[in-house]
Amino acid sequence: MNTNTDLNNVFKNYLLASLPTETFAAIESKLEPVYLGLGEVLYDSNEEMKYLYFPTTAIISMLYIMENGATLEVGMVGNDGLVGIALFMGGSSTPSRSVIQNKGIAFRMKAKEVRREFEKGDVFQQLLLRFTQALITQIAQNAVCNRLHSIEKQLCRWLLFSHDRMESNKMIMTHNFLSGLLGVRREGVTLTIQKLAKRDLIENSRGNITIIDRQGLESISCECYTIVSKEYNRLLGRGISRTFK
Amino acid sequence: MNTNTDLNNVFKNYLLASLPTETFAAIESKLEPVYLGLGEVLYDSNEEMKYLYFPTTAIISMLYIMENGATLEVGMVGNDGLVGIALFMGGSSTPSRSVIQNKGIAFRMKAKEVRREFEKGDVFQQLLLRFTQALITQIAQNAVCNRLHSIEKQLCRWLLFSHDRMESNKMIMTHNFLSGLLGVRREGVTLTIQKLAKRDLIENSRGNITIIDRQGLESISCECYTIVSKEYNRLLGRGISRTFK
DNA sequence: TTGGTTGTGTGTGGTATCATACCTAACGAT
DNA sequence: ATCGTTAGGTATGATACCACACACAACCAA
Repeated sequence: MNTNTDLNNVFKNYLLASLPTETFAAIESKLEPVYLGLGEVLYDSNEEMKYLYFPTTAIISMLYIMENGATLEVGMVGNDGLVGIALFMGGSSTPSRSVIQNKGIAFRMKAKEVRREFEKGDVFQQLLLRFTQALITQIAQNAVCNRLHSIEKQLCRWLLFSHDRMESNKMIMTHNFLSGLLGVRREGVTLTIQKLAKRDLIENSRGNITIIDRQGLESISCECYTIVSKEYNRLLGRGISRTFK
Repeated sequence: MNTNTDLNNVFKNYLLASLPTETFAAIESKLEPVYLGLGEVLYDSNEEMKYLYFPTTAIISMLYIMENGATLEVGMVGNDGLVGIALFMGGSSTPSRSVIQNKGIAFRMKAKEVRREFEKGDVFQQLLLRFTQALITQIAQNAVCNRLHSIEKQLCRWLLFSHDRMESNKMIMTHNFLSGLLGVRREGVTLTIQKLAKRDLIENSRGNITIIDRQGLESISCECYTIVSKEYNRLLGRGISRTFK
């Protein structure tokens, strides 16, 4: 794996970065970098998970898919965490589908190795559980946001949360893809994006969204972004959010 | 504690019931029955949890409360599980408030004892984590339901999920309380309940709702109820749902 | 260059849910 | 028995979002 670390630094993943030296040393040789392309399905609904993924530059969306084909993102994971909690929580699968929302690198670890390390019950376990707790907060707050807040507010929240997990200010993202994450119609996304662009908070060109004025987005976004970010900071100690460090 | 078991059987809680004899023996003396009254706050947002609760006849709602006072239930726990996952997941608190939605008994266990037993890393730990995984599914599916489904469908889902955790068909529940759980206006609840009552699926009198035709509710409810119930069965092995055994 | 595909802009009309307001019914306490 | 409080019924108008429909624009491949 050392031959690959130049490709991408494993410590760009905040969970891995916060492991004590000895703990990290124990798992280092088990981490394998993989490139994840936009739209790729990491694992599908109820599919057995074979790997745990620690994203660095990649961002993954956890989607629920309804019988009629409607979809909704329930959680987002990037360099702040890991994908595949069912591997150590039990059950080995979930009803959600994990899709690459932002192409990039992740480091993966085989299911068996994850379980072996987890069962030692040490720092590794504690960190994984703390992250899971943070993820639960994110999912719950998304539930709230879905019920109580306008598309505009939700879009701002989503942009901020993504931005925190990206290296640049520009993301490859179509209105259509985004509509599947927010669980609204494509037209609704188009109109809302136009509104934000008109206020010079973002720039929008075919297939791209660029964050221009982060503070402006924060001022429109609902409290949901703040609540989740603060809880991530509290539980994981290290600031991912560009707002709360 | 043996003097209290006649009051209420500890094995009415499915999690406790599914512990192997030896594991249960190790924690039995640490379980203390408590009566939980309607509307009581088990713990508030960001409050440190001192006990883990295993409900038997009580049902607890996990609520998120917004700055403007709006509330929304993100998860419900009764005899199927436990309340206070942050105790063993890490962080000792969550942004949610836990409120008694259905008065009754729960068995509680001190935080320190929970952690001690959890850290043994045995069946107790595995069961708690599996339950947490099931709870995550519930929260995520609620998020989906909030976005994609009508109040009517959601109310049916809620009634079915509650019913699975109750002993009788009658619940003490006002439209107002319910509106705070579903995150909609009281008037919306009133109208929807009237619709269901007109079709003889439920009976409604001041402060009470009685389930009359469960199958009828299932036929109206969205797929969300089914998905969550099946996942509970898969992860926790024992059927709580009155539909899927 | 052309033609197909994908992404975006826009319009018309429908509907679920909201906000506000007010009234009546049931119940509980004195 | 009465009065205050809480629960529930109903009506009016506003609005956010949806469903459908179609035009156009950017990009890609041959």
